[in-house]
Amino acid sequence: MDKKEEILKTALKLFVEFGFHATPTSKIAKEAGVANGTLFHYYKTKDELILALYAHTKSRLTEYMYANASKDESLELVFKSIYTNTIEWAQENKAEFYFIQQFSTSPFYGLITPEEITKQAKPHLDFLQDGIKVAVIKPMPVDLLYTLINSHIAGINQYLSSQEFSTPKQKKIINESFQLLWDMIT
Amino acid sequence: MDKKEEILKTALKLFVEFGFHATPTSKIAKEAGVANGTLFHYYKTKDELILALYAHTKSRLTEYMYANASKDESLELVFKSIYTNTIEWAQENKAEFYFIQQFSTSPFYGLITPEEITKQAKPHLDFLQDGIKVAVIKPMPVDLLYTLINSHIAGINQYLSSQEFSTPKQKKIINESFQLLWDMIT
DNA sequence: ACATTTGTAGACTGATTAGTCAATCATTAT
DNA sequence: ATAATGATTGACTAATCAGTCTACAAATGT
Repeated sequence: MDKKEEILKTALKLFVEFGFHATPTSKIAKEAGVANGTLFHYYKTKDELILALYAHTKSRLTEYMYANASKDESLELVFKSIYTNTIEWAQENKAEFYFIQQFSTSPFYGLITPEEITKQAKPHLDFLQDGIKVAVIKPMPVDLLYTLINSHIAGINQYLSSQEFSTPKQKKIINESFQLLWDMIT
Repeated sequence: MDKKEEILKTALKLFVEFGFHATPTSKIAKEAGVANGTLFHYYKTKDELILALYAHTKSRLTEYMYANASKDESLELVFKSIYTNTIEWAQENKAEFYFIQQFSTSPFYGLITPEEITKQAKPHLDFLQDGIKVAVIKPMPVDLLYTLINSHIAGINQYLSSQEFSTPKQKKIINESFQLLWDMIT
Protein backbone atom coordinates (compact mmCIF):
# COMPACT_ATOMS: atom_id res chain seq x y z
CA MET A 1 0.00 0.00 0.00
CA ASP A 2 1.24 3.43 -0.94
CA LYS A 3 1.41 5.53 2.21
CA LYS A 4 1.59 8.80 0.29
CA GLU A 5 -1.65 8.04 -1.48
CA GLU A 6 -3.21 6.73 1.70
CA ILE A 7 -2.53 10.08 3.34
CA LEU A 8 -4.20 11.95 0.48
CA LYS A 9 -7.20 9.65 0.51
CA THR A 10 -7.69 10.04 4.25
CA ALA A 11 -7.10 13.79 4.17
CA LEU A 12 -9.77 14.19 1.51
CA LYS A 13 -12.29 12.25 3.52
CA LEU A 14 -11.61 14.18 6.72
CA PHE A 15 -11.40 17.61 5.10
CA VAL A 16 -14.77 17.08 3.48
CA GLU A 17 -16.30 15.94 6.75
CA PHE A 18 -14.74 18.38 9.19
CA GLY A 19 -13.12 21.16 7.18
CA PHE A 20 -9.48 22.02 6.71
CA HIS A 21 -8.54 23.41 10.09
CA ALA A 22 -10.86 21.22 12.06
CA THR A 23 -8.88 18.26 10.75
CA PRO A 24 -5.59 17.92 12.64
CA THR A 25 -2.65 16.37 10.85
CA SER A 26 -2.37 13.91 13.72
CA LYS A 27 -5.85 12.62 12.94
CA ILE A 28 -5.02 12.26 9.26
CA ALA A 29 -1.89 10.32 10.08
CA LYS A 30 -3.60 8.06 12.58
CA GLU A 31 -6.53 7.26 10.31
CA ALA A 32 -4.22 6.72 7.35
CA GLY A 33 -2.29 4.22 9.44
CA VAL A 34 1.01 6.09 9.30
CA ALA A 35 3.11 7.88 11.87
CA ASN A 36 2.95 11.61 12.39
CA GLY A 37 6.44 12.09 11.08
CA THR A 38 5.68 10.18 7.90
CA LEU A 39 3.03 12.68 6.93
CA PHE A 40 5.50 15.52 7.31
CA HIS A 41 8.11 13.55 5.46
CA TYR A 42 5.98 13.62 2.32
CA TYR A 43 4.39 17.02 2.84
CA LYS A 44 6.52 19.66 4.51
CA THR A 45 3.52 21.56 5.85
CA LYS A 46 -0.20 21.08 6.18
CA ASP A 47 -0.75 23.74 3.54
CA GLU A 48 1.45 21.80 1.15
CA LEU A 49 -0.66 18.71 1.77
CA ILE A 50 -3.85 20.63 1.07
CA LEU A 51 -2.48 22.12 -2.14
CA ALA A 52 -1.15 18.75 -3.31
CA LEU A 53 -4.53 17.18 -2.65
CA TYR A 54 -6.25 19.85 -4.69
CA ALA A 55 -3.85 19.51 -7.61
CA HIS A 56 -4.17 15.74 -7.49
CA THR A 57 -7.95 15.76 -7.37
CA LYS A 58 -8.35 18.43 -10.01
CA SER A 59 -6.13 16.60 -12.44
CA ARG A 60 -8.03 13.39 -11.91
CA LEU A 61 -11.21 15.22 -12.87
CA THR A 62 -9.66 16.88 -15.91
CA GLU A 63 -8.34 13.55 -17.11
CA TYR A 64 -11.76 11.97 -16.86
CA MET A 65 -13.45 14.91 -18.57
CA TYR A 66 -11.63 14.36 -21.82
CA ALA A 67 -11.81 10.56 -21.73
CA ASN A 68 -13.11 8.99 -24.96
CA ALA A 69 -13.52 12.33 -26.68
CA SER A 70 -12.65 11.47 -30.25
CA LYS A 71 -11.82 14.54 -32.26
CA ASP A 72 -13.79 13.21 -35.22
CA GLU A 73 -17.17 13.90 -33.72
CA SER A 74 -19.06 17.12 -34.13
CA LEU A 75 -18.36 19.94 -31.73
CA GLU A 76 -21.71 19.35 -30.07
CA LEU A 77 -21.00 15.69 -29.46
CA VAL A 78 -17.53 16.36 -28.11
CA PHE A 79 -18.92 19.04 -25.83
CA LYS A 80 -21.70 16.75 -24.69
CA SER A 81 -19.19 14.04 -23.95
CA ILE A 82 -17.16 16.39 -21.79
CA TYR A 83 -20.31 17.62 -20.09
CA THR A 84 -21.57 14.12 -19.38
CA ASN A 85 -18.18 12.87 -18.25
CA THR A 86 -17.84 15.72 -15.80
CA ILE A 87 -21.21 15.12 -14.18
CA GLU A 88 -20.65 11.39 -14.13
CA TRP A 89 -17.31 11.81 -12.41
CA ALA A 90 -18.81 14.23 -9.93
CA GLN A 91 -21.56 11.74 -9.11
CA GLU A 92 -19.18 8.84 -8.76
CA ASN A 93 -16.67 10.87 -6.76
CA LYS A 94 -18.90 13.08 -4.67
CA ALA A 95 -16.37 13.72 -1.95
CA GLU A 96 -13.70 14.64 -4.49
CA PHE A 97 -15.97 17.02 -6.36
CA TYR A 98 -17.19 18.57 -3.16
CA PHE A 99 -13.62 18.99 -2.03
CA ILE A 100 -12.76 20.91 -5.20
CA GLN A 101 -15.64 23.28 -4.56
CA GLN A 102 -14.82 23.60 -0.89
CA PHE A 103 -11.24 24.42 -1.74
CA SER A 104 -12.21 26.88 -4.48
CA THR A 105 -14.36 28.92 -2.10
CA SER A 106 -11.81 29.03 0.66
CA PRO A 107 -8.82 31.27 1.33
CA PHE A 108 -6.56 28.39 0.28
CA TYR A 109 -7.54 29.05 -3.31
CA GLY A 110 -5.57 32.29 -3.04
CA LEU A 111 -2.38 30.25 -2.60
CA ILE A 112 -2.61 29.08 -6.19
CA THR A 113 -0.84 31.39 -8.60
CA PRO A 114 -2.88 33.09 -11.35
CA GLU A 115 -0.56 31.47 -13.89
CA GLU A 116 -1.47 28.03 -12.66
CA ILE A 117 -5.16 28.85 -12.83
CA THR A 118 -4.80 30.22 -16.36
CA LYS A 119 -2.80 27.21 -17.43
CA GLN A 120 -5.40 24.89 -15.98
CA ALA A 121 -8.28 26.59 -17.81
CA LYS A 122 -6.41 27.02 -21.10
CA PRO A 123 -7.53 23.84 -22.93
CA HIS A 124 -11.16 24.44 -22.01
CA LEU A 125 -11.02 28.04 -23.13
CA ASP A 126 -9.37 27.06 -26.40
CA PHE A 127 -12.07 24.52 -27.05
CA LEU A 128 -14.78 27.11 -26.46
CA GLN A 129 -12.98 29.75 -28.49
CA ASP A 130 -12.89 27.33 -31.39
CA GLY A 131 -16.64 26.79 -31.05
CA ILE A 132 -17.15 30.53 -31.35
CA LYS A 133 -14.80 30.82 -34.32
CA VAL A 134 -16.70 28.21 -36.33
CA ALA A 135 -19.90 30.08 -35.44
CA VAL A 136 -21.48 27.23 -33.51
CA ILE A 137 -21.32 28.90 -30.12
CA LYS A 138 -22.67 32.43 -29.63
CA PRO A 139 -19.98 35.10 -29.68
CA MET A 140 -19.26 36.21 -26.11
CA PRO A 141 -16.23 36.46 -23.84
CA VAL A 142 -14.90 32.93 -23.36
CA ASP A 143 -14.28 33.61 -19.69
CA LEU A 144 -17.95 34.35 -19.24
CA LEU A 145 -18.92 31.30 -21.25
CA TYR A 146 -16.58 29.10 -19.25
CA THR A 147 -17.89 30.40 -15.94
CA LEU A 148 -21.50 29.92 -17.02
CA ILE A 149 -20.84 26.33 -18.05
CA ASN A 150 -19.00 25.53 -14.84
CA SER A 151 -21.76 27.03 -12.74
CA HIS A 152 -24.37 25.13 -14.69
CA ILE A 153 -22.57 21.86 -14.09
CA ALA A 154 -22.16 22.65 -10.42
CA GLY A 155 -25.89 23.31 -10.23
CA ILE A 156 -26.90 20.08 -11.96
CA ASN A 157 -24.54 18.15 -9.75
CA GLN A 158 -26.00 19.74 -6.66
CA TYR A 159 -29.49 18.82 -7.82
CA LEU A 160 -28.52 15.23 -8.60
CA SER A 161 -26.90 14.91 -5.19
CA SER A 162 -29.91 16.35 -3.35
CA GLN A 163 -32.03 13.23 -3.89
CA GLU A 164 -31.68 9.64 -4.96
CA PHE A 165 -32.48 9.24 -8.62
CA SER A 166 -32.61 5.96 -10.52
CA THR A 167 -29.92 5.63 -13.18
CA PRO A 168 -32.28 6.14 -16.15
CA LYS A 169 -33.93 9.11 -14.45
CA GLN A 170 -30.49 10.56 -13.78
CA LYS A 171 -29.49 10.07 -17.42
CA LYS A 172 -32.67 11.82 -18.50
CA ILE A 173 -31.93 14.81 -16.29
CA ILE A 174 -28.40 15.04 -17.63
CA ASN A 175 -29.59 14.89 -21.23
CA GLU A 176 -32.30 17.48 -20.74
CA SER A 177 -30.11 19.85 -18.78
CA PHE A 178 -27.44 19.51 -21.42
CA GLN A 179 -29.98 20.60 -24.00
CA LEU A 180 -30.86 23.63 -21.90
CA LEU A 181 -27.21 24.59 -21.66
CA TRP A 182 -26.47 23.89 -25.31
CA ASP A 183 -29.42 25.96 -26.47
CA MET A 184 -28.31 28.76 -24.21
CA ILE A 185 -24.82 29.02 -25.63
CA THR A 186 -25.52 28.33 -29.33
CA MET B 1 -21.57 51.81 18.33
CA ASP B 2 -23.19 48.43 18.64
CA LYS B 3 -20.62 45.93 19.83
CA LYS B 4 -22.67 42.94 18.79
CA GLU B 5 -22.79 44.20 15.23
CA GLU B 6 -19.14 45.21 15.34
CA ILE B 7 -18.26 41.63 16.19
CA LEU B 8 -20.25 40.29 13.24
CA LYS B 9 -18.73 42.81 10.87
CA THR B 10 -15.19 41.99 11.95
CA ALA B 11 -15.82 38.25 11.94
CA LEU B 12 -17.09 38.44 8.37
CA LYS B 13 -14.03 40.30 7.22
CA LEU B 14 -11.62 37.91 8.92
CA PHE B 15 -13.45 34.72 7.97
CA VAL B 16 -13.38 35.75 4.33
CA GLU B 17 -9.70 36.57 4.49
CA PHE B 18 -8.38 33.72 6.61
CA GLY B 19 -11.13 31.11 6.83
CA PHE B 20 -13.21 29.99 9.77
CA HIS B 21 -10.71 28.11 11.85
CA ALA B 22 -7.72 30.20 10.91
CA THR B 23 -9.51 33.12 12.54
CA PRO B 24 -9.21 32.93 16.33
CA THR B 25 -11.97 34.45 18.40
CA SER B 26 -9.30 36.46 20.18
CA LYS B 27 -8.41 38.14 16.90
CA ILE B 28 -12.03 38.91 16.14
CA ALA B 29 -12.49 40.45 19.58
CA LYS B 30 -9.32 42.50 19.39
CA GLU B 31 -10.03 43.83 15.91
CA ALA B 32 -13.63 44.55 16.80
CA GLY B 33 -12.41 46.58 19.75
CA VAL B 34 -14.10 44.48 22.42
CA ALA B 35 -12.85 42.23 25.14
CA ASN B 36 -12.60 38.51 24.71
CA GLY B 37 -15.36 37.87 27.21
CA THR B 38 -17.72 40.22 25.43
CA LEU B 39 -17.67 38.10 22.32
CA PHE B 40 -18.63 35.03 24.33
CA HIS B 41 -21.24 37.02 26.16
CA TYR B 42 -23.15 37.52 22.91
CA TYR B 43 -22.26 34.23 21.25
CA LYS B 44 -21.90 31.23 23.51
CA THR B 45 -19.55 29.43 21.12
CA LYS B 46 -17.61 30.20 18.00
CA ASP B 47 -19.95 27.96 16.03
CA GLU B 48 -22.89 29.98 17.26
CA LEU B 49 -21.17 33.15 16.04
CA ILE B 50 -20.58 31.62 12.63
CA LEU B 51 -24.17 30.45 12.32
CA ALA B 52 -25.51 33.81 13.47
CA LEU B 53 -23.34 35.57 10.93
CA TYR B 54 -24.65 33.34 8.16
CA ALA B 55 -28.28 33.85 9.12
CA HIS B 56 -27.73 37.59 9.39
CA THR B 57 -25.97 37.88 6.04
CA LYS B 58 -28.38 35.63 4.20
CA SER B 59 -31.38 37.55 5.44
CA ARG B 60 -29.83 40.84 4.37
CA LEU B 61 -29.45 39.43 0.87
CA THR B 62 -33.00 38.05 0.76
CA GLU B 63 -34.36 41.38 1.90
CA TYR B 64 -32.51 43.22 -0.87
CA MET B 65 -33.56 40.69 -3.51
CA TYR B 66 -37.22 41.51 -3.17
CA ALA B 67 -36.77 45.26 -2.79
CA ASN B 68 -38.95 47.36 -5.11
CA ALA B 69 -40.58 44.30 -6.65
CA SER B 70 -44.10 45.55 -7.27
CA LYS B 71 -46.50 42.69 -7.78
CA ASP B 72 -48.22 44.58 -10.62
CA GLU B 73 -45.44 44.01 -13.12
CA SER B 74 -45.24 41.05 -15.42
CA LEU B 75 -43.64 37.88 -14.15
CA GLU B 76 -40.64 38.53 -16.36
CA LEU B 77 -40.11 42.02 -14.98
CA VAL B 78 -40.46 40.88 -11.39
CA PHE B 79 -38.04 38.05 -12.04
CA LYS B 80 -35.62 40.39 -13.73
CA SER B 81 -35.83 42.77 -10.81
CA ILE B 82 -34.97 39.98 -8.38
CA TYR B 83 -32.17 38.81 -10.64
CA THR B 84 -30.70 42.27 -11.02
CA ASN B 85 -31.05 43.08 -7.34
CA THR B 86 -29.24 39.91 -6.38
CA ILE B 87 -26.26 40.58 -8.63
CA GLU B 88 -26.17 44.21 -7.60
CA TRP B 89 -26.11 43.26 -3.94
CA ALA B 90 -23.43 40.67 -4.57
CA GLN B 91 -21.29 43.25 -6.34
CA GLU B 92 -21.76 45.88 -3.67
CA ASN B 93 -21.24 43.38 -0.87
CA LYS B 94 -18.58 41.11 -2.27
CA ALA B 95 -17.29 39.92 1.06
CA GLU B 96 -20.81 39.11 2.25
CA PHE B 97 -21.68 37.19 -0.89
CA TYR B 98 -18.40 35.36 -0.84
CA PHE B 99 -18.99 34.48 2.79
CA ILE B 100 -22.36 32.93 1.96
CA GLN B 101 -20.73 30.76 -0.67
CA GLN B 102 -17.82 29.89 1.57
CA PHE B 103 -20.22 28.88 4.31
CA SER B 104 -22.44 26.89 1.95
CA THR B 105 -19.56 24.75 0.76
CA SER B 106 -18.17 24.07 4.21
CA PRO B 107 -19.06 21.51 6.87
CA PHE B 108 -20.76 24.30 8.83
CA TYR B 109 -23.61 24.20 6.35
CA GLY B 110 -24.47 20.80 7.79
CA LEU B 111 -25.30 22.47 11.10
CA ILE B 112 -28.34 24.10 9.55
CA THR B 113 -31.45 21.98 9.79
CA PRO B 114 -33.16 20.86 6.56
CA GLU B 115 -36.32 22.59 7.80
CA GLU B 116 -34.53 25.90 7.98
CA ILE B 117 -33.15 25.45 4.47
CA THR B 118 -36.58 24.54 3.13
CA LYS B 119 -38.18 27.47 4.89
CA GLN B 120 -35.54 29.79 3.46
CA ALA B 121 -36.08 28.62 -0.10
CA LYS B 122 -39.89 28.48 0.12
CA PRO B 123 -40.79 31.96 -1.21
CA HIS B 124 -38.43 31.56 -4.17
CA LEU B 125 -39.78 28.12 -5.01
CA ASP B 126 -43.36 29.39 -4.77
CA PHE B 127 -42.56 32.22 -7.13
CA LEU B 128 -41.05 29.81 -9.65
CA GLN B 129 -43.88 27.31 -9.25
CA ASP B 130 -46.32 30.08 -10.08
CA GLY B 131 -44.33 30.88 -13.22
CA ILE B 132 -44.69 27.27 -14.31
CA LYS B 133 -48.39 27.18 -13.49
CA VAL B 134 -49.16 30.17 -15.71
CA ALA B 135 -47.11 28.51 -18.46
CA VAL B 136 -44.46 31.20 -18.65
CA ILE B 137 -41.63 29.07 -17.31
CA LYS B 138 -40.91 25.62 -18.77
CA PRO B 139 -42.34 22.77 -16.74
CA MET B 140 -39.55 21.16 -14.74
CA PRO B 141 -38.85 20.35 -11.09
CA VAL B 142 -38.72 23.66 -9.23
CA ASP B 143 -35.75 22.46 -7.20
CA LEU B 144 -33.82 21.98 -10.41
CA LEU B 145 -34.95 25.33 -11.72
CA TYR B 146 -33.98 27.04 -8.49
CA THR B 147 -30.54 25.46 -8.43
CA LEU B 148 -29.91 26.36 -12.06
CA ILE B 149 -30.82 29.99 -11.43
CA ASN B 150 -28.68 30.20 -8.32
CA SER B 151 -25.72 28.68 -10.10
CA HIS B 152 -26.18 31.02 -13.02
CA ILE B 153 -26.15 34.02 -10.71
CA ALA B 154 -23.10 32.72 -8.90
CA GLY B 155 -21.37 32.36 -12.25
CA ILE B 156 -22.20 35.86 -13.45
CA ASN B 157 -21.09 37.27 -10.15
CA GLN B 158 -17.81 35.42 -10.37
CA TYR B 159 -17.26 36.78 -13.86
CA LEU B 160 -18.08 40.33 -12.84
CA SER B 161 -15.70 40.06 -9.90
CA SER B 162 -12.88 38.66 -12.01
CA GLN B 163 -12.15 41.97 -13.73
CA GLU B 164 -12.96 45.62 -13.41
CA PHE B 165 -15.88 46.59 -15.63
CA SER B 166 -17.24 50.09 -16.12
CA THR B 167 -20.75 50.54 -14.78
CA PRO B 168 -22.44 50.62 -18.22
CA LYS B 169 -20.44 47.60 -19.36
CA GLN B 170 -21.47 45.80 -16.19
CA LYS B 171 -25.13 46.69 -16.76
CA LYS B 172 -24.86 45.37 -20.31
CA ILE B 173 -23.44 42.04 -19.09
CA ILE B 174 -26.20 41.71 -16.53
CA ASN B 175 -28.90 42.43 -19.10
CA GLU B 176 -27.51 40.04 -21.65
CA SER B 177 -26.89 37.26 -19.19
CA PHE B 178 -30.40 37.73 -17.86
CA GLN B 179 -31.70 37.21 -21.39
CA LEU B 180 -29.68 34.00 -21.67
CA LEU B 181 -31.14 32.72 -18.42
CA TRP B 182 -34.68 33.82 -19.21
CA ASP B 183 -34.60 32.19 -22.63
CA MET B 184 -33.27 29.03 -21.04
CA ILE B 185 -36.10 28.66 -18.54
CA THR B 186 -39.05 29.87 -20.66
C1' DA C 1 30.32 -5.39 1.37
C1' DC C 2 29.56 -0.71 2.46
C1' DA C 3 27.88 3.93 2.15
C1' DT C 4 24.23 6.93 1.25
C1' DT C 5 19.86 8.12 0.70
C1' DT C 6 15.00 7.54 1.56
C1' DG C 7 11.10 5.88 4.40
C1' DT C 8 9.00 5.28 8.90
C1' DA C 9 8.23 5.77 13.54
C1' DG C 10 6.38 8.20 17.64
C1' DA C 11 7.55 10.90 21.64
C1' DC C 12 8.06 15.66 22.38
C1' DT C 13 7.48 20.94 22.40
C1' DG C 14 6.36 25.76 21.99
C1' DA C 15 2.71 28.23 20.51
C1' DT C 16 -2.04 28.92 20.08
C1' DT C 17 -6.91 28.44 20.96
C1' DA C 18 -11.79 28.22 22.65
C1' DG C 19 -13.92 29.14 26.41
C1' DT C 20 -14.14 30.40 31.80
C1' DC C 21 -14.29 33.26 35.70
C1' DA C 22 -14.50 36.75 39.07
C1' DA C 23 -14.76 41.37 39.22
C1' DT C 24 -16.50 45.93 37.79
C1' DC C 25 -19.47 49.16 35.28
C1' DA C 26 -24.03 50.68 33.21
C1' DT C 27 -28.81 50.54 32.87
C1' DT C 28 -33.27 49.73 34.13
C1' DA C 29 -37.11 48.57 37.17
C1' DT C 30 -39.33 49.11 41.69
C1' DA D 1 -32.44 55.08 46.65
C1' DT D 2 -31.81 50.38 45.99
C1' DA D 3 -31.99 46.08 43.91
C1' DA D 4 -31.40 43.45 39.98
C1' DT D 5 -30.14 42.51 35.58
C1' DG D 6 -27.24 42.93 31.74
C1' DA D 7 -22.78 44.56 29.60
C1' DT D 8 -17.80 44.58 29.65
C1' DT D 9 -13.36 43.50 30.93
C1' DG D 10 -8.94 40.83 30.58
C1' DA D 11 -6.23 37.51 32.96
C1' DC D 12 -6.29 32.67 33.06
C1' DT D 13 -6.46 27.50 31.75
C1' DA D 14 -6.81 23.05 29.90
C1' DA D 15 -6.59 21.19 25.64
C1' DT D 16 -4.95 20.93 21.13
C1' DC D 17 -2.10 21.47 17.17
C1' DA D 18 1.61 21.95 13.56
C1' DG D 19 5.85 20.79 13.10
C1' DT D 20 10.63 18.88 15.12
C1' DC D 21 13.88 15.60 16.50
C1' DT D 22 16.27 11.44 17.14
C1' DA D 23 16.52 6.85 16.03
C1' DC D 24 16.20 3.01 13.29
C1' DA D 25 14.91 0.28 9.06
C1' DA D 26 14.81 -0.42 4.16
C1' DA D 27 16.28 0.31 -0.19
C1' DT D 28 19.53 1.78 -3.53
C1' DG D 29 23.86 2.81 -5.57
C1' DT D 30 28.87 1.83 -5.99
